[in-house]
Amino acid sequence: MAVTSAERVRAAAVKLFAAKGFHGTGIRDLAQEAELSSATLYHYMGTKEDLLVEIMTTALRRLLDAAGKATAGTADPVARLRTLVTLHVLAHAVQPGETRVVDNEVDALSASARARVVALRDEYEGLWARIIEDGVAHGVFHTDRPAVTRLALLEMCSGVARWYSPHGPLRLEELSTHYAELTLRALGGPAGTVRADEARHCLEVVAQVWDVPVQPGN
Amino acid sequence: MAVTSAERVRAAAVKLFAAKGFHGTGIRDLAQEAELSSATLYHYMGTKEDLLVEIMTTALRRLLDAAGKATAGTADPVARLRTLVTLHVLAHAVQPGETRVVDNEVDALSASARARVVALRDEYEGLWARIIEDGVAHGVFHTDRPAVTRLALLEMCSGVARWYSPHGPLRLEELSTHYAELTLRALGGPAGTVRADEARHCLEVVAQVWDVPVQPGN
Amino acid sequence: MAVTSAERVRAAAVKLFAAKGFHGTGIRDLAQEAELSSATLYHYMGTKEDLLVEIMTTALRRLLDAAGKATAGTADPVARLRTLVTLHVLAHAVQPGETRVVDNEVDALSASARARVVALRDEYEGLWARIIEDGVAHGVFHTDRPAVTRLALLEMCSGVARWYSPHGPLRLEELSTHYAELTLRALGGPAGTVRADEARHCLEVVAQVWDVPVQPGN
Amino acid sequence: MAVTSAERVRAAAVKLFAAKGFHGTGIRDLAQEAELSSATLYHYMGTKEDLLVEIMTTALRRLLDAAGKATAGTADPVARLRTLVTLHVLAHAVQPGETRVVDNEVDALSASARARVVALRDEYEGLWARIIEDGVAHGVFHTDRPAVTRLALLEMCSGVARWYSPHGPLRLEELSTHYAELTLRALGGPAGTVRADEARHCLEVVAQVWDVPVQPGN
DNA sequence: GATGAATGAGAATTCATTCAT
DNA sequence: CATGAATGAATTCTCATTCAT
Repeated sequence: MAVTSAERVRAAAVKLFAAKGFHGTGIRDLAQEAELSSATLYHYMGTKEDLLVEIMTTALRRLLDAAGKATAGTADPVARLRTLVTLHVLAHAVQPGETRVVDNEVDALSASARARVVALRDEYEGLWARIIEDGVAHGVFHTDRPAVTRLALLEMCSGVARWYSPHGPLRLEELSTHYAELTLRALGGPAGTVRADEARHCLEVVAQVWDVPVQPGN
Repeated sequence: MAVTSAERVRAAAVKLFAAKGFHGTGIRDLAQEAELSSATLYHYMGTKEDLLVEIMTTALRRLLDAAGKATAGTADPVARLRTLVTLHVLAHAVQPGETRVVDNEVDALSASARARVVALRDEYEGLWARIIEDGVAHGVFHTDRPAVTRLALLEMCSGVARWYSPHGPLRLEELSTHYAELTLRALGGPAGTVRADEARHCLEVVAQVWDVPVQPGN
Repeated sequence: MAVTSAERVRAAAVKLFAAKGFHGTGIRDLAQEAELSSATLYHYMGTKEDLLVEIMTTALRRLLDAAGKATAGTADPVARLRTLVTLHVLAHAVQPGETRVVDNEVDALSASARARVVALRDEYEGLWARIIEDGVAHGVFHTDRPAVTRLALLEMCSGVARWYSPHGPLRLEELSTHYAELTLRALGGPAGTVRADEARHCLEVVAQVWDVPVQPGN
Repeated sequence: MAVTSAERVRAAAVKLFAAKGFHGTGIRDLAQEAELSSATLYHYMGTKEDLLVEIMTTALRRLLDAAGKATAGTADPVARLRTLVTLHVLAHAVQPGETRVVDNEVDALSASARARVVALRDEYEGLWARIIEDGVAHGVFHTDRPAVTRLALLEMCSGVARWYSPHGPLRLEELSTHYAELTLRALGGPAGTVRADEARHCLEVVAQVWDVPVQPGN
C-alpha cells in the first residue's frame, strides 16, 4: 500500500514532463516533486532520458495491451473501431500525463531511443489503420484517404489529454461516447450506434491495465 | 529582396522551437541556424522568451486576421465553418513551424506572457465556437456538446502541422477539402458540399497574410 | 586458504590505484572489483585515503624489510648493491601494482600522510645512498655525483613496474641480472660479476616477504 | 609580450596536471590557477580531456622535432646517442611539467586519444631503439637485451623531470653531461667522451623548440 | 557481516546574457 | 553592425560516505 520512492520518482516525472516538457523539467524539479534529494533520484533511475524512455515505452505497451484486450472477440469493424476510440479516449482522459508525454516528447529522445518508441507507436497506429481499412473494405466506412483520416482522428482523440478534467461536468462515459460518435460520423459509418456498455467495458480494461481505480460514477 | 538578419533570426527560432521545443533550443543553436554569432543575435531580439512571445502573438494575430478576411462576406454557418476549417488547415500545412510553436510551447511562457497569448488563442477559438453554435441554432449542425466538439475538431485540424509535407503526394487543396468534409460530417452537417474554389480562396488569403508564395499547383 | 573480503578489498585497490590512479578510481569501482557492495567496503577500510596510506606504507615496509633480509651478512659494497638492485627489480616485477602506487600516488596524499610515507621512502633510498657512498669510498664505484646517480638508478630500476610482464619472454632472473649489470656499469663498478644465485636468493626473499608463490622457472 | 588567456589556461593545466594529476585537478583548480572563471575556461578549451590531449601531443611533437634537429648531421651512433640523451634530459629538466604529464597521464586518456598519443610516443622511442641497435651493430654498444636496455635508460632519463630543480646547485650542463655519461657506461660504450658543447647545442635546440629563454649560466 | 537507501558536496559542462571594442 | 571575451547561475550527474535494518 505504501508508495515507494521509485514510484514517486516515476509519478513526478510523468507529471512534470507532461506539464513542462522534458527539457523544461530539471533534475531539481523532479527531486522536489518526488520529495527526494537529487542524488537519491539516481538510485531509482538511470539518466533523465532513461526515465523518459521508460515512461514512453511503458505507456505505449499499455495502450497496445489494452487495445488488444478491449477488442478481443469482436469482429465487426464498426464495433472494433468504436471500442478502439473509446479505449483511446478513456486512456487519454484517465492518464493524461503518460499520454501527453508520449505525444509531445518524442523529439526529446536520442535517435536510437526514438526509433524504439516510434516503432511502438507505429504498431499502435497500425491497429487503427487495419480497422479503418477493414471497414472501408466492408463498405461500412467511407473515406477516400484512409491514411489521412486515420491521422486526423488520432489527433482528435489524443487531444483529450490536453483538456479533459475529471473534475469537470463531463463524465468519462459521456466523453468517450461522444468521441466514438464523432469518429463514426467522420468515417461515414453507422452513427447513433454507440452503446454505453462499451464505455464501461473499456473503462474496466483501462483500470486493469493501468492498475488504477476508476470511480464507477465517473 | 535580400533576407535581413532579423528575418533570419526569426526563421531560425520558428524552425528550432518547432523542431526541438523552446527549452530544447539554445541561444547557440539559434545563432548557428541564423548564421550569426550569439552576441549578434541580441541586436535583433530581446530575451529568448521575447522572441517566443513575438512568434506566438504574430502567428495568432495572423490566424485571426486571415480567418476574418476569409469569412468576410459569408453569412451561411456551413460555408463559414467550411472556410474556417479550410483556412486553419492550410495555415497549419503551409506554416507548420509557427503553428506548432503556438500549439506546443504555451507552457514555456511566463505567467504574464501566457495570459496574453492565451487571450489571443481564446479569441480565435471563439470564432469556432460562435460558428458552431450558430450552425446548431440554425439546425444545420447536430451535436449535443458543442464545446467538446469544437475542441475535438480543433485538435484534429491542428494536427496537420505535425505530419503534412508539401513534398508528399497530397496537394494542399485535397488536404483542406478532406478536412472540411471530415468536419462537416462530424458535425452532422451537409456533407458533400465542399467546393474547390473555397480552398483556392483561402490559399490566397494565407499567401497574403503570411506573405508567402504559394505554388498554384500545390 | 579462502580469500577473505578484506584481502579482496586490498587487492582491488592495489590493482585499480595502479591502473587508473587514486583520483581516477571511485569507491564504486573498488566495490565492483572486490565484488562487494560499496557500503560493505567500509567494513574493511577506513576512508579511501586510509586505504591508500595502508597500501603505501605496507609496500615500503616490505621493501625495507626485504632489502634488509637480502643484504644481511654481506659486507662487500659491490655485492650489496647487486643484491639491492636485484631485490628492487624483482619486487617491482613481481608486485607492479604496489610499487606503481608507491611511485605515482604520493601527490594524492594529504600532508600528514605524505610526510609519513616520504619518511619511509627516504629511509629506503638511504640504503641505496649508503651503499653507493660506501662503494665510492672503497674505490669500487666511480661517480662524481653520487646523489644524482642514485636518483637516476632508482628511477631506472623502478621503471620495471611499468612494463615488465611475467607472460613475456623475459624470465625474472634474466631481468634482474640485466639490471644489476646495467647498474654496475653505470657506477663504473666491476661489471661481469653478476651471479645467478643472487637472483634466486632475492626471489626467495620476495616470495617470503610478500607471501607470494614464485614459480621457480620464472 | 602580453600573456594571453589561452596561454594562461594551458600553463595552468600543465602545472596542475603535472603536480596533482589529471583526475586530481578540477576545473575550478584550473580556473583559479589561470585567474579566470570556470565558464571562461571553456572559451579556450574543449573538454578537460581535449586540453590534456593537446598538451601531450604538443609535448611529444616538440620532443620529436627537437630530437630530429639536435641529431641532424650526426652519423656516429655514439655521438647520436649522447645527443639524444642530452636533449631528452634537458627537455625534462627545462619542461618538467609537460614531460611529467606525458609520462604519467596516459592512463587518463580515452581509448582513441590514447592510441594517438601512444603512437607518437612509440615514434619517439623508435629513435632510441634505432640508435641503440645501430651502435650494437657497429660494435660500439654492448648489450644483449637492447629493448630492455632502452626502456631502462628512458626511464632513467625521464626521471629527471621528477626531481631536478633549476634552483638547486646542479647546472643544466652538468646534469645532462652526467646522464650522457651514465648512459654510455650502461651501454658499454666509450665513456669519458662526453663534450660540453653538445649540451650547449641541445640547450639551444630546446630553447628554440619550446620557445623558452634558457639562461646561459644554467 | 552485509546492504539498500540516502545525501551534501562537488564534478564537468552549458546556459542566457552583457559589454567593451 | 558585429563579435570575442567574459561570467554567475544553472545544468546533469557522480562523489565518498553514513546509517538503519
